Amino acid sequence: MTDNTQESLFSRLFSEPGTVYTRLLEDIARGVFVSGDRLVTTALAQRYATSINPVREALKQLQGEGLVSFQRNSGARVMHFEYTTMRDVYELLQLLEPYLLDWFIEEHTEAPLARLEALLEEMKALTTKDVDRFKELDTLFHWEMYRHHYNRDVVDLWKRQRLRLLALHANMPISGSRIQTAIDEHEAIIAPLRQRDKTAARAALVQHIHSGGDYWSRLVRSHR
Amino acid sequence: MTDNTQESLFSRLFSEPGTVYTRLLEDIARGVFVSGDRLVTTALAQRYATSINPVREALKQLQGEGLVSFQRNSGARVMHFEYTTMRDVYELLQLLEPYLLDWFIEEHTEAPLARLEALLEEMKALTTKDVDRFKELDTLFHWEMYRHHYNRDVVDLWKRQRLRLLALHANMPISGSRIQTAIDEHEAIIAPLRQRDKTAARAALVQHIHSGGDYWSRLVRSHR
DNA sequence: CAGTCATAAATTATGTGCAATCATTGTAGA
DNA sequence: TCTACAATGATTGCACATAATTTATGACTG
Repeated sequence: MTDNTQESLFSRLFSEPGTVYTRLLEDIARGVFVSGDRLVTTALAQRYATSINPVREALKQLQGEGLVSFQRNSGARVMHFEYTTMRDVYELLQLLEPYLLDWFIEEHTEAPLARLEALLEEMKALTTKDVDRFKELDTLFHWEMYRHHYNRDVVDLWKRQRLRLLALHANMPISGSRIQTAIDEHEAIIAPLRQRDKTAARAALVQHIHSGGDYWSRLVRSHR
Repeated sequence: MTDNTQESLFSRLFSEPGTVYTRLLEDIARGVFVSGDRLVTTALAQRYATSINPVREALKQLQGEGLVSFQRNSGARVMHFEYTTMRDVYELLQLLEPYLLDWFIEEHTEAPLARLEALLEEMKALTTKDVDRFKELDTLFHWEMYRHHYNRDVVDLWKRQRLRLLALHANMPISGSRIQTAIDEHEAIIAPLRQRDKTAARAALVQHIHSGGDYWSRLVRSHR
């Protein structure tokens, strides 16, 4: 039994939990606030038991990260996510992830591979109802591969895009078959990793991202 | 005679000039504040003739964009730029620019091509002393190709990375031979654009970015 | 005498409350 | 029904209080 279940996704991805910034990020990623929602400073100040200024600063930071948008004299909203947004994010991930993977293929030791397989095992053991946990595991799987990359800028960038994706998917269902496909795809990535077969691993990753983007975009269209 | 000289770089890249955010960005990109400099809120408030709060918010936004770093209870500093930072930025640009270029190759009309050539002409006409103007023209050249791309996220991302480069290079000289090489490389990009030869244009662009990264990294090392 | 450490003062960051401006909503009148 | 106007609510910017850090000063030690 691994202790993956004990640690939450956000405690791993963020160094300063409990801050207004992190809590807001969590609420957006979890779907408490969804695309287009107004983010009223006074209300948020109450929610996080603080005053207006810290809230404003967190919002500005999130604006810089592309998760919140401002309109002059009209306050902040959760960035408007629509079909094109998702396409944009997936296309960016399609650029970043193969690049990040390359380093991992060359430099990884045995330990992270074992962790990847532990994550995979937990995915397989999940019942289809633990959708949120599956999303977390999926994210952690990729995180495990990229987190030690030397290019911290790109790693942070990847993190942000991944969070936007989580926010986009927060209130959407996942079919059992999609989960199964994702598990298979992750397995198809691990296999060439062992042999440090760069082209095969890249191909599997590209396929995995493409497949994900495809699934969600179809889901978004049908949810209109 | 074109009127490129009349408009500044920043008025083209940013929609809201005059704000604290934009002015801070300009000052960082221009090298007024350099890598590691403390950004004291009270001093900035005086400089921009405003109070502390707007300054803090601009700093937080810039933190989100990766240009400013915060230390708890110790305020903000210009993000620490060193050799590895430059390498990271160039590697990211190497991912983004070919992607952005693809769209331009397929969709461009005659007008932007003409503007590219006008920019090129102005570069050629420059004396070697107008180093700042050359950097602006170089940026505007790429901007002209990418600015209409459908993926606004990536375009904004490119803009930020380009600004970080400007900040990194702000107080460094450019040799006359480097300017000439850059001009040649731009020409090598325009030629295949006309014929919508994607592979050739991409190759020329990749070469151009690589060449730039190479030049600056050597310069940084010798400036120790 | 030089260097280091501890202590004190000044400076700065952070958080709170408050006025003014702007946008939005609702209402009354044409 | 549409327009003009008033009232409400929120954003924005500002001044202040508190807490932390950085800097400066002086004493002590090798």
